[in-house]
Amino acid sequence: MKRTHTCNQLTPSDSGKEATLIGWVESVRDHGGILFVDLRDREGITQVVFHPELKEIYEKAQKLKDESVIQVSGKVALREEGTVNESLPTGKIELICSDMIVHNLCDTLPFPLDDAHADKVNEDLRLQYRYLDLRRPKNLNLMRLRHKAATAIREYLNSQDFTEVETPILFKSTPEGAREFLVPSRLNPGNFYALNQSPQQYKQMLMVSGIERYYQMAKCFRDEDLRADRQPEFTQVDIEMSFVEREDMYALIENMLKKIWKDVLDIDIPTPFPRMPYEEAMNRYGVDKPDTRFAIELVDLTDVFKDSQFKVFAGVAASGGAIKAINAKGLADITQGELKGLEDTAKSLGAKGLAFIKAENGAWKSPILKFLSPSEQDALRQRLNIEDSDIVFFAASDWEHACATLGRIRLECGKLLQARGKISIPADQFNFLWVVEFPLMLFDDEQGRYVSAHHPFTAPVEEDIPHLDSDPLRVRGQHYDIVLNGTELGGGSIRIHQPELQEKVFRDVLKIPADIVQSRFGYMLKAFKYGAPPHGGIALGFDRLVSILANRPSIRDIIAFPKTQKGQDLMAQSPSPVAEKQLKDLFISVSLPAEEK
RNA sequence: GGGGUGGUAGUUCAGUUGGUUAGAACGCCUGCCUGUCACGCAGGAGGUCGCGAGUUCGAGUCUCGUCCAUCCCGCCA
Repeated sequence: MKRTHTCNQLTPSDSGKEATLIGWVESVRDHGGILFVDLRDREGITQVVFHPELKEIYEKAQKLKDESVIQVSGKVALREEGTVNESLPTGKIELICSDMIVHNLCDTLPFPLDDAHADKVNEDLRLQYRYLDLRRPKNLNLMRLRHKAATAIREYLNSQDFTEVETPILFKSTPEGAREFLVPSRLNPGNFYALNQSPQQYKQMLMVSGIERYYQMAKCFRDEDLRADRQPEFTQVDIEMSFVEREDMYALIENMLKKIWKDVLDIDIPTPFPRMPYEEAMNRYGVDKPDTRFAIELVDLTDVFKDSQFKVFAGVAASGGAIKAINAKGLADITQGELKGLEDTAKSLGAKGLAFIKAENGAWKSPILKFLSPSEQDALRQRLNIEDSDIVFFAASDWEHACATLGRIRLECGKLLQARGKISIPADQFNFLWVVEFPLMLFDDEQGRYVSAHHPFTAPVEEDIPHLDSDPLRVRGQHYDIVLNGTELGGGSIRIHQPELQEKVFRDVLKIPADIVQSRFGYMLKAFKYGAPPHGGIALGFDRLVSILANRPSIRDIIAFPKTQKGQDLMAQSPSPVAEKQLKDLFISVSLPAEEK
């Protein structure tokens, strides 16, 4: 080893000893007759002192630039009284340099690396020099936190007799899911692999193999538009177990998350987590991933307006829709601009507007007040507990849209109330929640047929199976989502393991033509005929999980080399054009729209 | 595919109703300085105002287009 100690190791008890440190120059302070260098490695910082008596070394030190890599040897010395740096763990000592090797003299940096400045630097520049941005201790620590979380997961699952198995990344195209990355096959001209969106089918085949308990830190790929919490390649904690029921999965994941939070944040999270049926989540929070950290809830008013003079609401009620409302307590001081913002949000979700009632100075103000009879007003006051300085928002539409609109308004109101200090959400509050009993099927108006709410391998709730033919929308799936503070951490289900039932779902409910079922899922159906055990599993978004643990808003922060919103790696500059010969070998020809040349 | 925000020195930003030579801080270069730790002091260099058109006597500033980044909607079985 080139070094005897790391940069946070030396203490006063080492004074008088010889030591060798190696690391990056954090700063150079040249005082003419004495020169200080703060030397940094991943563990910490130690001050190195250069005296002009050693002329050659001193002059070399004068030429050092920030972020150069140097190796220094010398005696450890106690700092004199008055020169101790209390804010530095090694601030009681310093290394008196007697020898120095400059391993790499750093060029002028493209941007400053101190946090105060670097945090504000444009992200595209930082991504172009990701290795520099990552060198900042706080970013390096994010990588180490990610590793810690991964370690906790592996340790836990290993302790529960799981086997980690790697499944292929080159899979086949499954067009019913997300958009895929295609990979041409040189050996099979005209044929393509698709990068796997998830190891779903492979892990179910592993269950048929009898591995019983499988997991994988699985790289997955989706060619969809990016977001702050979405990258084209991402990591899932992918789990599948045989001979289990839903409760077994809940317990497993609860204990795993408990260990992660303990190991990474030293926080004890209470288990078991609450469970909430999908319908209840929608009715109370207007979303299938409720943030239960603040109390505002949706209230159903459909019956109140059934015979109302207010025709908009009465009409919705008469046509089988729902009228919902929330009371944002204490938000009557909302500004015009904020109100406009909420209206725009409602409109972007398909609502025609956003009706509201403001209670201020003992009176109600509202564009719809004149339509409301005294008894209706009384009902509102009671059901919504309307008091002075409250504001109530309404949504009237079909049940799902009314819930979804107010669900979003609810979150926005939460932010506004938080900004006003009227509600507070502690940073260390973690409200885990299982959302369960999702509908198995949705009706896709565009396609005019039923589609799986999640994926077609999800098992129906036993007692609902008789409705598969008569009323598919009524069938609940054995699906579960794990939700944390309004974020979906992951989801899974008990799977279908009987070939007859799986075939029935494909054929009778999803109405997928037999030949397509055969080409896409034929091998699965066949496998299910050769001793498929009952099984189920889950996949957790690992990047999202880590970004929550690290309290970072963007998953780019906790991915070593993330891509931009256009899916580019600004450092390596990918994707990029390829040589004509490469395309020829793959039997690919590229035809771009004319204006792009 | 749609909407919002941003792009001026290496970096972060300012730049007035359109008007002389586009400024500041940090960084960089040169010199001085023996106890600093965001060292200090003096001096200096550094600009395709993202790109392209247009309006105008005159554009960093106004208009249109375009590129890049970012946030959101759609999308993400």
